[in-house]
Amino acid sequence: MSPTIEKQAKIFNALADERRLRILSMLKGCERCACAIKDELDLPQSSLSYHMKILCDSGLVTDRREGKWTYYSINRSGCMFAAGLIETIPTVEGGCCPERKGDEQ
Amino acid sequence: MSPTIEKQAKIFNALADERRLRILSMLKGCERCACAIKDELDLPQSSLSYHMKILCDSGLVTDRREGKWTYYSINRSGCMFAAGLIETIPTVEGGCCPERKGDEQ
DNA sequence: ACCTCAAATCCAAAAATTTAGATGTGTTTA
DNA sequence: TAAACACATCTAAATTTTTGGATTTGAGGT
Repeated sequence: MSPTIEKQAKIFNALADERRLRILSMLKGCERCACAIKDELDLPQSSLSYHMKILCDSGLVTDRREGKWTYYSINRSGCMFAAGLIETIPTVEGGCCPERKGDEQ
Repeated sequence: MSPTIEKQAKIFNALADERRLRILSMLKGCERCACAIKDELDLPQSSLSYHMKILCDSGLVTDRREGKWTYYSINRSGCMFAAGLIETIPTVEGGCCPERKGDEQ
């Protein structure tokens, strides 16, 4: 079964914000705690928390609590899944253009 | 030079809407004129036009005028470009986590 | 128990997006 | 030239998202 269109939109929505793209970029290769991201991007704490929730809910990022701190990191499988969604877009499936049957290329 | 974060956000924003995802799905494999999309999705004409503009501006879709009609189709290179953007996210670049040096896997 | 800190959640205001009717533009047909 | 058509653009209202201060929760520390 293919992923629901709601889930797809949710993932792309998480990526559709410059701040969140910057956060993802910061998480490349290593996890970071919320305060480090907040300081580097100079965001109010509640605002950072809001964006991290969107990233986590989309599946692109995971969080890990450790004592008082929350560490965030890239969820590789979530990102690979997202990349796959776009790759299917320019794929010819056939059958949608009867008037063009046999007209590939 | 890597694509600006604004351009990336613009592309993902175009993908972050269920209607637009449906439109992209309709365009798989063949071009369609605006009226066909409008009828199939049952959208007011101005609304369809609004969404098509977002898709075109993002580079995911191209338009072609032919007389009174406008035909839309997937812009493969735009989609491949978008897929590539996500693939780079979970890529370890190194250098961002000095305290974890040599700690891969 | 009390205080501090990290972070989530609440909430109302601000900003941005989306909607859909009205209007404008360019094309085709009569 | 006029009328019909396809579509873009304009516009204001409706809706959604984002912001940021205040509050809450939960984990240490003293």
